[in-house]
Amino acid sequence: MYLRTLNSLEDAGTLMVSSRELAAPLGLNPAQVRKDIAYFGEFGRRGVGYNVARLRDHLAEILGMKTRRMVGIVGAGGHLGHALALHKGFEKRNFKVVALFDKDPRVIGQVLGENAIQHISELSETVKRLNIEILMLAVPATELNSVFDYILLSGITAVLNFAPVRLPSTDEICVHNVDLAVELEYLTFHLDRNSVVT
Amino acid sequence: MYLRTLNSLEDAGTLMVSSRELAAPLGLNPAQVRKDIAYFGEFGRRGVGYNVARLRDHLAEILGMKTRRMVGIVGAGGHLGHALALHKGFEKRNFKVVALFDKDPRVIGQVLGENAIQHISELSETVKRLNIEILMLAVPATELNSVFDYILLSGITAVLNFAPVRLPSTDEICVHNVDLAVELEYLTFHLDRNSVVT
DNA sequence: GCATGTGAAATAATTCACAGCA
DNA sequence: TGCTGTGAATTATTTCACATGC
Repeated sequence: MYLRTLNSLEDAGTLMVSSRELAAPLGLNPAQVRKDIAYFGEFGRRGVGYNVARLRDHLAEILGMKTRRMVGIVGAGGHLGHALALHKGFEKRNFKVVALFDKDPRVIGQVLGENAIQHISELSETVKRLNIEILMLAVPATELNSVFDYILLSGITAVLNFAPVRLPSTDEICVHNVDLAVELEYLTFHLDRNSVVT
Repeated sequence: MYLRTLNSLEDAGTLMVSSRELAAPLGLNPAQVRKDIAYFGEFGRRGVGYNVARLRDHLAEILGMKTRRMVGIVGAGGHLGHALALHKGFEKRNFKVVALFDKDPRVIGQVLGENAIQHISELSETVKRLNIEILMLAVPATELNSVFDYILLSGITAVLNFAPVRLPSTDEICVHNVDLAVELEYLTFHLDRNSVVT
């Protein structure tokens, strides 16, 4: 969030920014912003604030956004996988989608953007060959078990899971779960209360 | 999360469940589960546990999942909007996609599932006519401003925002931001540290 | 005996408030 | 004077531990 705010400040030609200015658009307390930034080092100048470009670069470095990451999509034959495969926004954030996988023989060979869908059985080989570091899991909850063995065997260490089932992180694999259904339920809960939940 | 766990327990034929059994698959502390549930009333029986079906029903009621909610998708002409429009999973969670909107004249009239894409200028009228309560925003960050006025004027109170820009909640409108880029950055941060982040 | 519900205790996160420096 | 960096104070969350009831 900080990185994105700094990027748009830079685009707007802002050179310096204070913790208060950084906090406001994100709905945060200025002290919170200072604590967060100071955690990684002393990037600000007292009485002045933070240099936008410098802080931006530091955060990009810290987040690992300076190195290009190879990404694979599992379940590319489905609606969500399809959308992810064609999404243009990953490129400028230094993520490159280099392989697509699916279990369904009917979609194998289908070309989405720069890549053709491969069978999931090729996952392990392709991950190693193309140096894929992150897998996006866009399969139905019911199919999770049938593809999870392939994922474990591939040796991948980072998984972004879109299936509405909580995949636990282990020592070998860091899973991050994105649950669209939960987000909707949150909104519904709000609707019944007629109050702003933030 | 509780609701989903209870649903699969019910599917498996389980009648009663303890806070420990509910906590384990979610990676929570049993006391946490009890506190969360007890917040809404006394649903358990001491020495026995919780009745799966009864607790499931109570939580569904509390979350507002028992009433059917009408949903509209803004930006249905894009990849993500397309995927959301065709997604089958909303139906069984009691959400019904009843209208699709886009700004681009070239996609107006295109049929996705049961609905044809309308121009965003029809938003306000359609929201009222079809009792739409929730809007999913699947537009690029750059297009947000041009559609946001329509959204405010439509009188909608719940918005699920997929654009990588934080839309603040106000008294009039409850916004929930889903940021796929942030999720990816989280994974990247992990990759550089070679440690499990949970 | 066993598991809930809940005060009390322990942890964690956030905010305050101010010393230190430009 | 203005804004950072950070201990101290505050507030919130999580966990413990046990009385209570089946």
